[in-house]
Amino acid sequence: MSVQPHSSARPTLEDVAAKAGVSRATASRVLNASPRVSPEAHEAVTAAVVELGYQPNHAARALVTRRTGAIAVVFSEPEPKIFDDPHFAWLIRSAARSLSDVDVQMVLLLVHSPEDMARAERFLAGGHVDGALMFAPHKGDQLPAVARRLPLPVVYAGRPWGPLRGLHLVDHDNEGGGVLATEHLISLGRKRIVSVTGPLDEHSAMDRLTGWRSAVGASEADVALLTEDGGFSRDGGKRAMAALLARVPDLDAVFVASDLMAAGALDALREAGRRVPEDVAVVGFDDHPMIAPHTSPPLTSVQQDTSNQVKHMVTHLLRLLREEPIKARREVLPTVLVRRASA
Amino acid sequence: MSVQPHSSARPTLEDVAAKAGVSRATASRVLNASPRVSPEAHEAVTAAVVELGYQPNHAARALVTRRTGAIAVVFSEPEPKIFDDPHFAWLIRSAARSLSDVDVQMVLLLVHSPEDMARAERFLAGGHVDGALMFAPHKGDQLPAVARRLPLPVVYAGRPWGPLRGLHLVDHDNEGGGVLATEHLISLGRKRIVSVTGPLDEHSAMDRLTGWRSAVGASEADVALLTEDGGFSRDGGKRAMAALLARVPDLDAVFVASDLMAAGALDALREAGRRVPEDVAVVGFDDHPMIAPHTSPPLTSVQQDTSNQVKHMVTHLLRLLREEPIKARREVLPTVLVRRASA
DNA sequence: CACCGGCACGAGAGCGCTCTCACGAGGGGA
DNA sequence: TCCCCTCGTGAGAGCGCTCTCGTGCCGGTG
Repeated sequence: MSVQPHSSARPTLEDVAAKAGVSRATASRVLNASPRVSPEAHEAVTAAVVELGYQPNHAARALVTRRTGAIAVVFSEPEPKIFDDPHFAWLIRSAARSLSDVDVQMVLLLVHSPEDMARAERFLAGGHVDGALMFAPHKGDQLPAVARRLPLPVVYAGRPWGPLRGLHLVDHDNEGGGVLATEHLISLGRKRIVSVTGPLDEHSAMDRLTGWRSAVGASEADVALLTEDGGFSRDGGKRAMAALLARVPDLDAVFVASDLMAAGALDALREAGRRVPEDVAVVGFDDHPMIAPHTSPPLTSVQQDTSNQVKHMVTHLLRLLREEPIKARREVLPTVLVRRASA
Repeated sequence: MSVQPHSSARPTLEDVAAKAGVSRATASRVLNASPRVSPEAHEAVTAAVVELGYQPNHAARALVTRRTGAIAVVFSEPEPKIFDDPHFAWLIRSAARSLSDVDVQMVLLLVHSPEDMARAERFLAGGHVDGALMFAPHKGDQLPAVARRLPLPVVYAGRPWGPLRGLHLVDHDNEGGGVLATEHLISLGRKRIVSVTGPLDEHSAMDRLTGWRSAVGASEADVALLTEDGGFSRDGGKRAMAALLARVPDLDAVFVASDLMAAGALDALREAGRRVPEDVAVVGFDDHPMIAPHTSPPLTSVQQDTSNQVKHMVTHLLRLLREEPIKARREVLPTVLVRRASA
């Protein structure tokens, strides 16, 4: 019989406005929470939106606002790291959640090689995203330099290497955490406290070591004797622990700079016949929810709330995008000691 | 008020056309590789694009073509799985790479809970993406049902549960792989071949078991005696191997349905004092590049090329999006045995 | 009573692109 | 010679949204 104009098509703002008996402009005002709308109009539009199941057309909005509604999440990290370390999966998950909470699309960029870097730069320069969250902890990483010449707001996780001038970042108090962990071991009466460190080309690993060092009052020579790099991997942690055991047979406590390495360290201690915590007290770092509670014995660990960190990064970036005043370029989140059975 | 975000005035197609001395329509034709363009016009436009550093405005294009240029990658999987199993990181990486190769944005959706599912459904229904790649292997997963009522092209990895009618999927020949592995063990002269399976609420685990079963000619009772579920986790693999060792002391070979579990099984065998491959031959599954070559001894494994699978999924989905004729709704990729030291 | 400022709202102009359509030039068949 | 295709091209109409302006109405002020 008669033609149905928009029966199958997705409703547009025009349809909503018509149904609500207002103009498109007013409907738009309601959707964008403009204050200059009468309560009646507001209610009518809201009702029409619900009734029609209206969803704003993202492309049309992006076209006029010059905002894509998407941000890039960039990991610059050698490939094995990303796959070994559950920390990364956790970061990705946190980012996915934080961003979908605020209705922003996440575009994941994994940079393993120079070609990846070039591709990422092209993408970021292409105007596909409004901003970026960057994870580039390693010394010598090109990403910060690349990002610097892009007209794109960026928030870093932790301190990248190179000049910090003008950078926005959200870090954890790694040094404070190192102190916390070590002082806890001291308060337990431990006398010979060693440390398995992360790779020292990352500030976070460096800071944790600095925390341990200041708490035990270690000299340069002590550092060489009492610490070993475990590379932030499980196997590395095991190897480093074994090395320390060989070098410092009378050790009675160890601060391990990540839970994953701590899991490896526990393996090494077990194989060496040392009881935890009776013979050797162990404190990890991260309080990773998939690791710390599940080791045997459960791991005492310095908590850094990663999902909170990512949430802060997102909030910070959104504020940057809205050109709101920024309280501080750099945020440092606190770390807390979570006690379990290992120390 | 109206401050331009990146006021360095990105060139538009109009600018390109002006510089090339043609109309916007012709410039657009060149960019979209239309055949109806003279060589001279083509060259002039191409030169202008390069000179101006022109990048098409994605939003404007999306608005008129009604294509977002983005697709969703959805993982429906309990949370620990995603973080334990390097297979997932590998899948995510493969997807990220395959999609950026074809210049499509990837939106990652992780579904762990009913709320996540609702959120994902809303997102997918919201027209933010042109299609979706789905990883939902578990029995009882709601995702396929949700996807079915969405007007969105979807390609699955492996066979989801529930009716397959109308679904597009790219699977591996898991059963064939199981046969391959087991026949290899038989050809080695092994007589007592057991299997550590994956969770049998996944078709892939089921199929691998079926392959083993048909190769050894196992009865129902044999299955109960000679196989054990390792849950696709490393610890699970270790536990399952230990259980089999206790139940079938004279076993001389094992087919383990994933490399991660196989790594655990090797631990169990080592702890039990069995030499690999002398006492017990071990074949894994996945040929995971981060695991199989690095176990001791290196793992003989059935290769399933995950990145190839994802690439096929992407190709298939793009074909769906272009409404090109599809050869087959379901693709089954071959599996190959990769020999190393463990069998 | 005239005036003015504030407020809610509508008209309409784009944002940058694709795609339809119409048009002129050139070539081949009648 | 004329007609009709074909082919390359340009003009222009939107896609669905935001946002600036202008307008009419209200209450408060001089």
